[in-house]
Amino acid sequence: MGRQREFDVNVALDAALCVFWRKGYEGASYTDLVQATGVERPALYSAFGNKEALFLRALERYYEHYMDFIPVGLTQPTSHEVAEYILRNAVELNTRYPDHTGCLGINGVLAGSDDAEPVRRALIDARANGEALLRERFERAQQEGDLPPTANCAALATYLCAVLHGMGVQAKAGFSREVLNGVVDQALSTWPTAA
Amino acid sequence: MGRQREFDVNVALDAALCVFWRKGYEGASYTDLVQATGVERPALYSAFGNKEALFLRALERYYEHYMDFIPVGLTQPTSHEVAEYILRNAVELNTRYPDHTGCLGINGVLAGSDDAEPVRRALIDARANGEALLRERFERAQQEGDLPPTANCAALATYLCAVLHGMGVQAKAGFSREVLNGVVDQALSTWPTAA
DNA sequence: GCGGTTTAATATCGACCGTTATGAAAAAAT
DNA sequence: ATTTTTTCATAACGGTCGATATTAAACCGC
Repeated sequence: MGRQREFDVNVALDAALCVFWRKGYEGASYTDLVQATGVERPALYSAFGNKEALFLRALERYYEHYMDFIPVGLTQPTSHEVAEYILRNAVELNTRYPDHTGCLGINGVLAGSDDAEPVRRALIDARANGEALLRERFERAQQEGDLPPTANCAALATYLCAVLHGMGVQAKAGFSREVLNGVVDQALSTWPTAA
Repeated sequence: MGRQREFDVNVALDAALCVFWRKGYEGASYTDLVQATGVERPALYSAFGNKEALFLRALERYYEHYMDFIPVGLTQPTSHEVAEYILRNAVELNTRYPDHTGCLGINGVLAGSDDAEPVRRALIDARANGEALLRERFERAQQEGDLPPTANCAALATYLCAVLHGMGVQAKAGFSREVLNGVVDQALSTWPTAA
């Protein structure tokens, strides 16, 4: 009984998911969501509740539809293969869609409104500057024989920054100093050695 | 000539820096900034310009006063020592202040308003869930002899997640698939092997 | 076809956002 | 002492935020 819905809830949810993926939770406004889904504002409230509930539904769907490589990866025969499977698939997912790069689980709180774009760029530039300093230092180390000639200095610098940024995310989530130093131990465990 | 300032610009900047550190750029409102600095709103505008300029000033000060271990780290004798010095100091900085953990350069766009706290917690919980799955899988690998008995499975899972999160930050910044796969290569080269 | 129920669409709510007039207060210059 | 200049503090600006009241339209059972 009653009037039937004129839109598909799952289609609308997928559209909302992409908005959150690109703009984050707070950066996605209802104006954005209405435009992306083609569903009027009160209909979104009727179907999903409030914004927080809509995001949580989108996050749930994200894990089911996009992070499905995680359970598959866990079934790989060795721990090294588990890690590689998950890492490679994460890279692929992070770069699959040009208009919403990265991961919803990170972007959800990393992205923001369009107004904040200059600040995001400033932070990206600052990080790139630090990464360049590291790369130059490692190139010097290579010339000095401290790093083998086969070492990829740029990749090494990017890797180190990835660990730094990842620890930043974890620290914001409340990880202790001891746990993070365990991450450092592992990251350094097989640093390339001189020939 | 004219009336003299009743507040110290650098003191106010430090207070604003801490607000941005905890709440991020968009999450920090002028109401927050006024309360933390003890400086009225128009005075902040008069002294720093608008919010974006204030944040950039705070970011500049952050690099000078808190990220000063970077240039020091770059002077370490070997690349391994460079990496370790920077990583350890980053961990220390990320966990130094209980009320604004993490890194301003990441939090600046990772944090948000207090209203979004439930969503941040949901994302933290989801990541913790994935990390737990990895840890359990690695513990199984250890029992199967795939990982050496000395391996720290929990640290290994946290490390893997740090790389994943770090790559998420980099992907959002526009890093290419090729570059990120270089990060994966390096991350896997440190993987422990069976005894 | 008629009453009851659910949805659709417009228009709007109060709250907060970043930003800024406005006029009083204070310090330097004449 | 008066003028000029800058800062301070209250108050308010337009705009956007998430969330709804309201009314018309579409579907169901009877």
